Amino acid sequence: MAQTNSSPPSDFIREMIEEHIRSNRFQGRVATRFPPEPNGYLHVGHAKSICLNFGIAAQYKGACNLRMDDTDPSGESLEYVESIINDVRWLGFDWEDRLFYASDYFEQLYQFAVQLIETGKAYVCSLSADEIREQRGTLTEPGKESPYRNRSIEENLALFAQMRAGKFEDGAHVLRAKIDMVSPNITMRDPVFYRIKRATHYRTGTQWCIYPMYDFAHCLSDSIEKITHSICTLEFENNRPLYDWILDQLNVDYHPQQIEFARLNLSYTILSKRRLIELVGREHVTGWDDPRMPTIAGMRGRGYTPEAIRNFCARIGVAKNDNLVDISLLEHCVREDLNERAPRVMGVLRPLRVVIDNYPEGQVEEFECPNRPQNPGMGSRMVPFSRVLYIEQEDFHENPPKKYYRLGPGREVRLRYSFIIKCVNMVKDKQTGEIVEVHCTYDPETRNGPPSDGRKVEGVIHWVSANHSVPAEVRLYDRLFQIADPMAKEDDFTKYLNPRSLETLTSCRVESSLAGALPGSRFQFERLGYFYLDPKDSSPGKLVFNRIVPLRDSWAKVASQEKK
RNA sequence: UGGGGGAUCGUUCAAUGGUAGGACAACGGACUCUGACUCCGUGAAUCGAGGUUCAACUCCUCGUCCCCCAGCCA
Repeated sequence: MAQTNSSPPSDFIREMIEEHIRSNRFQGRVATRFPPEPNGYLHVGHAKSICLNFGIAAQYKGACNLRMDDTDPSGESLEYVESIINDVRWLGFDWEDRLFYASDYFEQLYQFAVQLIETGKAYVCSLSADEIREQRGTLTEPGKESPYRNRSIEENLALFAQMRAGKFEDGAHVLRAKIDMVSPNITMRDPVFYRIKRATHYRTGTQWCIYPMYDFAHCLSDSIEKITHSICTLEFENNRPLYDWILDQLNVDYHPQQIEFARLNLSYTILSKRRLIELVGREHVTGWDDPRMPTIAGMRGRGYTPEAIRNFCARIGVAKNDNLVDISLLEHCVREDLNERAPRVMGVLRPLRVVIDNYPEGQVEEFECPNRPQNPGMGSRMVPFSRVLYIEQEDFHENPPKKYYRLGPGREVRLRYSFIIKCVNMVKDKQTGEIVEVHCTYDPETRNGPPSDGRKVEGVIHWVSANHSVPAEVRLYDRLFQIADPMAKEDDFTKYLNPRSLETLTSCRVESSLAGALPGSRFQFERLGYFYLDPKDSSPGKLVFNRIVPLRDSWAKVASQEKK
């Protein structure tokens, strides 16, 4: 059962697992689980956990379960369950027939609670929520024992049965563990295990009016599923003694090991479910799947690939340090993946009309353009050329800045895969002074190579033929926040939302080959970035592209430094 | 502050008493019909003070700073 491959463990969790395998702690078994609560969409922080849990299971020939941790009906819904299932599968993981629900264990959990009462380890407490809070003590003061702590087992049993039977109002009683009100670990001060809550559960409906708390349900669910390693985030470290206490009192036959790791934080975004819900609720974004969101659904809609996300998760590592991972690493992983697989095309985002004065009116010729120059196996397509073209507005400057080697008055530039052209004139709008058209001449002998007189033309720009290109809408996405760590600020985090996180361009022109492109496919628009043909918003005759990530742009750096 | 965790290049992860290393970011260069990609190179860190040792990121002592816990949320 233990793997034979001798590659060293890559993190402290795998190290511990290998130690358990050596010592035969779980008979060599490895079983993990990913246990989301279906009260929101999964984000890239969850992706880290998914990759960890499923990755470990695969590596050690074990299995990873998908379990909905649905013990609090308020906020949970089928919509979220479906999104979670969809997202984990899209990421590339398979739980086979092991989709479980904590709510399926409600009856078993109830029986475990009864056992605890029978052995005098739990009691029904009739204090109000406020009173319980007051008597819990503080960080520095011990708590006080509840006056209901010493009720008889019979009375507790009867009361608990009545709680289940719906005899009491919400909040009238709770079931608490009888542990230690003066424990320095506040988690151990007689924690609540069951509360009365008349809420319709999306799966069990009104069958129950009492629901188990996380601490009680989670360890037992793990035990029921015979999980060996229950991997969770750092904030549950204080809860581990309780996790172990419950399983010890109940003398269950399976006692998993809880291991905690540091959750992912990503710069220029937020990964707190609560805050994400707020962004959706306050309509700062269009929904959970808004392409600016760090949710799996958002990244999918943006055009990120599962491979890129998985690779990112592998690279950030697993440790116990608080961290704020640079989002440029995620962007790097996306580019790295797309560089290999995205075919190159040309598209002009902000068109500037170019007339080639010495090119015959009505003439059209085609250039064969490789879909990926570095990989001839990806084929090529024909791109039409004619007298009137569009180039990018920013590829022309009337007064070119230093180190700029694109088009300007009297300057020459290479049209990608086409001729060298020279700017001979420009037309300005009489009112605004804005350049609306540029006139050039082309050099026919440069069609297949450099000019014979040896002159150097450094600039290469992309272009499309005015008459042959097709219109497109392009959405330029940028970072959601303007500062690296919006959560570190005391005030309202929405203050730091990036007002330019979305720019929609509606008069873009893309090469004709894109007219029949498959929705959901990804392209590199040469010199610009990677783009995703949005399958939700595109329709026959209407192309809508999302910018997945821009290309690295060293000119932007030069330009901004020249300005200083 | 009672308890629980954590401190290593700008960021992140490693080094498990024996040359502090990788990745991202930054910077410089080569290449280039993508200012992309690729390649080469540069700078950059052990929280502090003591101690043990031939040798300390690692072990010991004392500090400092950061995170988590006072939901009938997870």
